[in-house]
Amino acid sequence: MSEFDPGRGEFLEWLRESIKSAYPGAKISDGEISFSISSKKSQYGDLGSSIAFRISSIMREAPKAVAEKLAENAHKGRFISKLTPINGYINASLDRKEYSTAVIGRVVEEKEGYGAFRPKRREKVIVEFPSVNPNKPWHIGHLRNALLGDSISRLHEFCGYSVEKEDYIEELGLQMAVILWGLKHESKETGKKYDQFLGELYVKFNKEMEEKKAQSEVNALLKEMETIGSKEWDMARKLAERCVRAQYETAFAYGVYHDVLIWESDVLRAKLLEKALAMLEEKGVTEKPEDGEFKDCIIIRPRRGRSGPVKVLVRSNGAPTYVAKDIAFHMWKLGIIKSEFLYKEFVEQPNSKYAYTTAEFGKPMDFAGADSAINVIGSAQKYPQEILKSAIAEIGGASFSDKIRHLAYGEIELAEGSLSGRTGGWIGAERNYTADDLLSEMRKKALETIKDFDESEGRVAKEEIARKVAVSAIKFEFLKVDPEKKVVFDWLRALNFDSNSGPYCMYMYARASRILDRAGDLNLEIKKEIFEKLELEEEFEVIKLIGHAGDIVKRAQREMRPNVIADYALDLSIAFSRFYEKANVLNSGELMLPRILIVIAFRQTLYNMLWLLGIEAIGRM
RNA sequence: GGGCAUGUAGCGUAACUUGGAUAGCGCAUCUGGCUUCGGACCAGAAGGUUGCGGGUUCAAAUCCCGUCAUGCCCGCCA
Repeated sequence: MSEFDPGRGEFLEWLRESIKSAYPGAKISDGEISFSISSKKSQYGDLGSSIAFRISSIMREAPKAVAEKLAENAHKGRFISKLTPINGYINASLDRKEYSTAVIGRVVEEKEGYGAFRPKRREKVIVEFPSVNPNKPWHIGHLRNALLGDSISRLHEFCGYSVEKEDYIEELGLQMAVILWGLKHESKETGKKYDQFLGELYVKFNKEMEEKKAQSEVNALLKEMETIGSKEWDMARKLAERCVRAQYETAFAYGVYHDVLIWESDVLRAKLLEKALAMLEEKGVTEKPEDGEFKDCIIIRPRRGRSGPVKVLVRSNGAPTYVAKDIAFHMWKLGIIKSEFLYKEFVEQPNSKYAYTTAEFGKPMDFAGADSAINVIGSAQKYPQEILKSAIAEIGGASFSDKIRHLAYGEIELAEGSLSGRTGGWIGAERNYTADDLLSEMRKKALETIKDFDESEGRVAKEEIARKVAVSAIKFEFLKVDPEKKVVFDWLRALNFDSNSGPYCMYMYARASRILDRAGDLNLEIKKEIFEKLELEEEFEVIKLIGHAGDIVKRAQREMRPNVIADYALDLSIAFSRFYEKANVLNSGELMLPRILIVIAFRQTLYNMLWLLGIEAIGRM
């Protein structure tokens, strides 16, 4: 097991050898040793291990004696200068000169790749998000989904995965049917952004439909819509495409991009479901009861060892359920079934890459066929996702049991009620709870904050900076909390740039950039003698934190938790801020060179971490 | 009723997966610091029975059992 942090790696190695020679009988795994190491408390040295307590209980010896015995083993390493047993703990002090040289050297060498770990094989992962219905604007709940999806994609890309970002567009659903129904008697446009316009129409039509008890008319329309090539089928797709283009303006404003959009109508046309059902039946995964409660349906039972109700895949009237479509879709994603989808360019994104879309006419392309899939979906859908996973495992075999990962996030709530799309909960009294309104409010706020900005650089530059600051504030705010936790949205809190925020991190980045601008060209050859004179705790705290980057990234990627990165970016920024106050880099004589190197390494590491959150660090703000 | 989450100072959040030294951080409150590489900053103070009760352990926010509160899921809806 190779640890990313050189000091930690060496400590682990030494502990392993010491245990082997002092307690050959103790069965302690590398994992246990590794987990026993912590690095929080600097008054006890730079690293500490509690492994002696473990050994103590196995070998029936006092922890204190165990730690002392382990410490007798001589240490001949580069990074650790001292090992001290204290009350059963073993503490290690780092050789600051050696450690600084190694860590900073590595950052300078790896640059924008610093903090990544390299896998043996390049795996392909499909990340699906946010798959919003194409008849409303993104509200702040959809935004959380999109930002999580974007960050998870970045984390995987950073860690050597080939990432395909997909957006599934379901334009043949009930909500679109309601809109088509309403448009029959009202069709004037208001000039609003199209997704906003459709969203408001939907809320209105939905209410009218309930009042007029027109459900059967809508159901008839729904059926027409699902008929390949019908007038309603075409119309639904047209309205939806226009709406998705409007939604993507929002996505682009936030710097969120996709590789391919998959449309429900194209999935139907490609007969993905039929292929999937045939294979499921052939493998005996599904059943078709001849009598009883589910007569004439196609059903699936929970896998052995799991409990839960029977799930219907095809209704007795022949109509497939959502779960069935989802199973087919994921069989395609993972290459279990193939399809002859055709693709064409949908839109050129500001990152200068095209988002492609499935289409009736186009060319074949190499999408899907991934090693694994991540679905960013609210935690309310945990059960259907379980069914999906279990169905895929049954059809694909044991190795498929963990190929689908559900990134389940807590929904966003409003203090005053629900965010439901059906009732229009996203429509607020003064401003809507949409991703667009959030961004525009945040930009106003950011513009106020930077009003002292040097106007000579022009209004455009100022507004562009305000936009980036606003985006960073929103992204950091949304990503810093554990995805699993629900969020109660509150305008007052959202608009507050406290020092636990994206702008705070960006500010530290800008300060670091300013120092480097002013320093000009220097000979920055990294030799350990350079670090000899450093003596401030604040200096070494920054370097130690920089050394943790790889372990942090690995954890965030494995656990699919961008908040781990946000937390780390903040710690890094705070440590830098303290260093900045204490050490006047440009006026520090012979200490200037090593301090400049700290600034360079800090700036690069912070840049990389903010990139993982989708935040663009800029040199001036 | 069954299942899944969550509960940490006034508020928000970290540490829980892998038990370890004084539960980390921010907002708000109070006290200090600009002849300064950018004050969107920093230093300090105050604020905690980690929902409650039991258990395991040398050691529990963390593991186990019970309990309370809140949210979500349990349809031939999506």
